[in-house]
Amino acid sequence: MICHIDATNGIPIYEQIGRQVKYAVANGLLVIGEHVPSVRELATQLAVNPNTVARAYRELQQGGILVPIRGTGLAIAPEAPNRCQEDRLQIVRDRVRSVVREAQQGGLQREEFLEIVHSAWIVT
Amino acid sequence: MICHIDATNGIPIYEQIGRQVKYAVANGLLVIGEHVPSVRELATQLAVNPNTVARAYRELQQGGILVPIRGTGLAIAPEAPNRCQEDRLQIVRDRVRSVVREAQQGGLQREEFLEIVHSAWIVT
Amino acid sequence: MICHIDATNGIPIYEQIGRQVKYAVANGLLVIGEHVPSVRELATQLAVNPNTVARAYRELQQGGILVPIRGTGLAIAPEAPNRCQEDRLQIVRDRVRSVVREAQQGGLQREEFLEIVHSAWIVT
Amino acid sequence: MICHIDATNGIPIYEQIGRQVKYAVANGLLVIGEHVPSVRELATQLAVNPNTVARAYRELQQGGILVPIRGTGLAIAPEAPNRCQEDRLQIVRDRVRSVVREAQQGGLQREEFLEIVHSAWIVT
DNA sequence: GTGGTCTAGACCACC
DNA sequence: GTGGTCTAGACCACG
Repeated sequence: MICHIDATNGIPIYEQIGRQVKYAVANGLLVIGEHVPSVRELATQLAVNPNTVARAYRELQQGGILVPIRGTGLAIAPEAPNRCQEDRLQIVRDRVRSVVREAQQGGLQREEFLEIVHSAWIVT
Repeated sequence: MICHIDATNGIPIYEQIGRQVKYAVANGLLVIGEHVPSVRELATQLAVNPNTVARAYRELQQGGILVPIRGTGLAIAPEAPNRCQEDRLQIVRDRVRSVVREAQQGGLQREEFLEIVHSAWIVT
Repeated sequence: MICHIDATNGIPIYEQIGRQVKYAVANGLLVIGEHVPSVRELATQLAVNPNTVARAYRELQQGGILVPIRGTGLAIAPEAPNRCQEDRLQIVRDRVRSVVREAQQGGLQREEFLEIVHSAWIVT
Repeated sequence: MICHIDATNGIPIYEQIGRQVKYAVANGLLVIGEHVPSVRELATQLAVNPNTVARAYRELQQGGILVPIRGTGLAIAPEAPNRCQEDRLQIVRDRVRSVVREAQQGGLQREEFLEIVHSAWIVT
């Protein structure tokens, strides 16, 4: 599993890790029952503290994305794909709703806003 | 001037105040030379710490939106409308770019994303 | 708020803290909008590490029991009493279900089990 | 002998195995002198690490439930039935005492608690 | 002052 | 080897 961490964008690292796992599941890069890298392994790979990875994994467990398999690590839960599919849409939807609200508070017209969205998609 | 503050949405209160002032200027609700409420007045009105309002105003001064008028408080600067117009576009553009990046990381297709944007605009 | 921590019963300290808060809300000792002790304050009071309290509070936030009030700490959420009422029943129900299952696996008769329950309640 | 292992319920697997053996003895499914399955056999049957079964058997020997028969494996000890009878009561009693304590901390009334117990017994 | 995040390192149970 | 828990201490943003 490949993970891109940006330590300067304000989003906590554990949250970025959690999202990357969800995205990987949603995109089929991680399948049900597959083990995620161990806490220590991913921590060294990303050059972050094991506790940071552990926190990400803990929250994924609470969210039903990962299940602990005694002694062998953490694996993708059966219900994970559905939830990840839903979660990634929810994350985007929430952020879109928030920025739309701000744009409307700012008095932008619908067309101005859509223009910004289009150019942002192309640019990135 | 009317201000909506949400103490639980993650955006710093001083930042929310600053944006609201900018939006009011951009939308013509505050015109060049008009006084903004005093720090103490706005603070009591919003039930917020005066330091918070002071910080918002300080940053607005640094941004050239407000100018101090000796003995009478702070007023909208002559160059404010242009800057506010630009600032609100910049704020929205930044946030849009960020959410677009996340959507692409999440594997969303362009059409899915635009669909979310459209429904968000309508719903709100 | 009074909290009894037992460092030897296997239940993580942060979990015990979380439950005690829920019980206090369910029993009306903490009311909606009331602030809980600050992380540092409760940590020194219980002689545990601030991070342990912080983790308990974080999970209470995720559970909708606490809400952060910017700059002033954490307060009991409006929906907390209902959830705590429900949660404490759920905690007890889960544990009861689990011990009942074990008793049945162990071949105990209904009356034997009820006898144990009665004596346990009286004794404590 | 039939054994139900749940790798996700928090109770150590070796402990679950040990209890299942005790329950089987207490319920007369295993009689004095009867051989238990070999470590390797039970391990493959339960899809569990042989070390785990070995640990369970070792603790059962220390508890006087199993005795080694030279060259042929482990068998139910003569004093096993009495001890298993007692052990299963002790296990249940301990767990009941613990859950009762929690219920009382949580402010539950005696009747509420008994109601939960009754419904749990019926449901299961 | 508040909580949030991260790092570092220790200890434990389990397999 | 695995994850879980706890401690200790630093830094940051916010008010």
